[in-house]
Amino acid sequence: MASRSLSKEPVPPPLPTDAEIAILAVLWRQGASTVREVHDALAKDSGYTTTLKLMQLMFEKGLVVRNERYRSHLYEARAPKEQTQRQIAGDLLKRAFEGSARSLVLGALAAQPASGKDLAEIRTLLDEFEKRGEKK
Amino acid sequence: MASRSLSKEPVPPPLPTDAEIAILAVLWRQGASTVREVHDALAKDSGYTTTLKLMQLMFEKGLVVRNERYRSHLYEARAPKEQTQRQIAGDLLKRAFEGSARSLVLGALAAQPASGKDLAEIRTLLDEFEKRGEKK
DNA sequence: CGGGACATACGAAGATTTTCGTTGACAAAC
DNA sequence: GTTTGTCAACGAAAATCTTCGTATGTCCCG
Repeated sequence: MASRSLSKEPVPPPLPTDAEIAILAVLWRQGASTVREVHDALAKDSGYTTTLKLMQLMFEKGLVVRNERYRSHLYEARAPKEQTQRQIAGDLLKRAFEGSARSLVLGALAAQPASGKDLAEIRTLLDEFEKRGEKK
Repeated sequence: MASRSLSKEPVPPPLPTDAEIAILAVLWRQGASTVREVHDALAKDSGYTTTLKLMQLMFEKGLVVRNERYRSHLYEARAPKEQTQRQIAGDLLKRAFEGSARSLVLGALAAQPASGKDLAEIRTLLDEFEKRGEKK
């Protein structure tokens, strides 16, 4: 049978593991970065080659893209931050919160109280969702 | 040196792994259950002894308690659901959302649109947090 | 040219998590 | 009392995730 090798998109990118999320977080914060820059930003006690290997694996998995034009390759998150965060949140929602966004919000706010400003922003978000939901 | 064995609380219970979360979810839903009951509720293709072993490990870790009075032991989540969910949400918040509850809420709502009723409930939550936060 | 500093690649060890096979205990049914 | 079914308890394999050691290449400087 056909090997399906030539399709446009490799595969739906898998959920990142914990170490991979830590790396993505750095890339989200700093934008395109070298392994060295990511490793330095990671306040970890593991060695440089560990970070390198992880990022190579992430590249193979399609979690990041890289520009090899320079001596030190430049890595970047492949999917926009929001999309990956949505995927992660959705996965957790399903597995640990019975699909109840309410529970997740409650848990998040209880874990880390938000500022009044944040709360206001969240209200704005709710308004938008309400509107979107009521459409039609 | 002293082994610290006799202190009141064994240890802060560790964050549950993925498979453990799945089991906790069942216990949250069904209350005290036998391994058999949990295993049946888990729509998994793994064997019974896998579930058994996991629950035994969870017992050793202090994630669940059990009543051995019956032939089939009865397992229950040790910590209240809300506490564990808060722990999980807080961990994720820190690792993947830059500590921004706003981002997590956005991700959750985007992943699984909430009903108008849910949104209203969330607003109520926000009000409570606002009050609590403004104190002093 | 010959280091030294720093980069990628990659195999494989280590750790952790998940799965399973086997054993022995117990009880109800035959 | 023997068979049958279900259970807990392990030990250890299997799978996954993380870490590291080492080889090798390149650039820059002296």
